Amino acid sequence: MNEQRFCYKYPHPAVTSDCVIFGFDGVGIKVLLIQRGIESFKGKWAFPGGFMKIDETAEECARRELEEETGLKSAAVEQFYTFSDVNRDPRERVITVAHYALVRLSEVKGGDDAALARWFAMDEVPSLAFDHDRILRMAVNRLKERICFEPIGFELLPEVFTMTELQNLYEAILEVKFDRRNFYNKMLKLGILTEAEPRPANASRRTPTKYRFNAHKYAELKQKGFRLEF
Amino acid sequence: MNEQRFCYKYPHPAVTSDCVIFGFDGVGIKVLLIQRGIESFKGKWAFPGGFMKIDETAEECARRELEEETGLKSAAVEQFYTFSDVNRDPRERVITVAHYALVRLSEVKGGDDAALARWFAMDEVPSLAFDHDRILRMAVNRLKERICFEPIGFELLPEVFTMTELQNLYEAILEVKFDRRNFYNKMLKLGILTEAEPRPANASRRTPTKYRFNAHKYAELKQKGFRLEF
DNA sequence: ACAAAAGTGTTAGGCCTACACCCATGA
DNA sequence: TCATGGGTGTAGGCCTAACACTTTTGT
Repeated sequence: MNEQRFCYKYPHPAVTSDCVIFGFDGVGIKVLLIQRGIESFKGKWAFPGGFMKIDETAEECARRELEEETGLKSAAVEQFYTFSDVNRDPRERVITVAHYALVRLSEVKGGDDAALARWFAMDEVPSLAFDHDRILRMAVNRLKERICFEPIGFELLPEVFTMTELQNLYEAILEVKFDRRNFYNKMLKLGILTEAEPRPANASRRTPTKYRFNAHKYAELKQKGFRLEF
Repeated sequence: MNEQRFCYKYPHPAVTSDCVIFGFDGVGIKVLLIQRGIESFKGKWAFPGGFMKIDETAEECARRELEEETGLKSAAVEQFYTFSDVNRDPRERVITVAHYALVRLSEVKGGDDAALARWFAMDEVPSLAFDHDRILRMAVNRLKERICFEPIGFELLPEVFTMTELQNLYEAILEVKFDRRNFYNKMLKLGILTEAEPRPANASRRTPTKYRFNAHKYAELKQKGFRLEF
C-alpha cells in the first residue's frame, strides 16, 4: 500500500487547515488542544486540524475539524493566516491555513477523541507541536484586535449573561482592567444589549441583570456607519 | 515531456501566491494588472502571481512576483487571505495565498513584462480572471481597515510629500472627505511627521510645506501604547 | 480678474475617565 | 459581622467636528 497515485508535473505542497478553538470559562480564555497520537511530534499538544480534502475549502475543512473535536456545528470560524515556512513539518512540505473559532464551553460535549482533547488556560499552554506556538500567538493577537471593533465576544458567552461576565471576558482577552461603571455605561450606551428578562419581582439587589446580545440592532447601527471601539 | 514526476499518496492542490499591487498617483488608488498570455483566461486581466516553489514561503513567492513585475525589491507586502474555492481554477485545484503590496508609482520602472502590465484606476478595473474580482474587493477592504490604524499610507507616497497629497491619499482610500484644517491638526498632533526641509526663504504663501514620515517617532509612540485612528 | 491651492484658530458639544457609596447576601 | 458582588451618577478634561478668510499664483 505504498502507492503514490497522485502525480503532478511540479512538486505540490500538502495543505492543511488548523483551528485554534477559544473558549471562556467565566474567568479566563482557554484553548482546546489535542495530544498527538502519531509521529511526528507524538505526545505533543497541537491544534485540531488536518489535510484539506480535494473537494472542500479551507474553511469547510476547519469546520469539519471543529465539529469532529467539539461536536459543534455552528460556531464563528475565521481564517486568519496561512503559515508556509518551508520546514514547518518534518515529513513533507505542508502549508497550513490557520483559523480560529469561538465556542461556548457550555455547548461543548467533547468530541469523538475527547480522551485526547483538553482545554488549557492561556498561561498553562505547553510547548506545542510544529509551529503551533507561533500560530497561537498570532491567533491571540488577531482575537484581541478583532474584539476591539466587532462584537464577537458574545460567541464565547452563554446566550444570556451578566454585565460582569461580559466585562470579565473583555478583560481576559485584552488583558486590561476596566472601571466597572464606565464599562456598564459604555456597553449600555452602545445599544447592542437587550435585557434578557425583566427582573423578576423577587429580585434582590444582589441578583444581577441578565443581558442578551442584540444582533439585529448591531446590524442596524453598523449600517449607519457607527463604529464599535474598545 | 508529459512526465508527472511528483507523486503523492493523497491528492495535493497546487498553491500559488498572488499580489494585489496598489499605487497612488496623487488623485486615486491604482492597481497593477497583468494581461494573461496563456490559457486559461487568456487575454483577461489578473494580478501578478504564480506557483509557489517548493523551497519558498508564500511571502517570498509574492515578493518574487512583485519584483518580476515592478522591479521593486523592498515594498510592504502583507498576506491577507487564502482563497481556496474548489473550482477557482479550471485547470486543477489551486489555492492561492493573496497578498497586497504598497508601492510608490514613482519607483516603478515597469517590469520585465511591462508590455503586458498596466495600472488601472479603481473605477476602471475590468472584470478579472479567476476569482480575482473577489480578491480585489477583499484587498481593498483590508487596506481600508489597516490604514485606519497603521501608518501604511506613506508607503504609497514619495518620501517627501505635502499635507494635501497625504489627505488626498486618505480620502481616496477611505472614500470620504476630511475637513482640511482638522486633517492638518490631527496629523500634526500625532507627531509622526517631520518637516522635510525648512521652508526656503523665498517660500511664498502658495508653496506647500513638505513632510516626511518619521518612522522612528511612530515606533516610540506605539510602544507607549498610543493608538493611531481615523 | 478669476479660479485654485495653501495656510491658519476657535468654539461647542460629546465622549472618556476617574472616582465612592449603598444594599443584599452568604460565609 | 464581615467580605463579596452588584448597582448607580457626576464632574473635569480632552478630543472631535464644524466653520471662513487671506494670500499667492497661473490662466
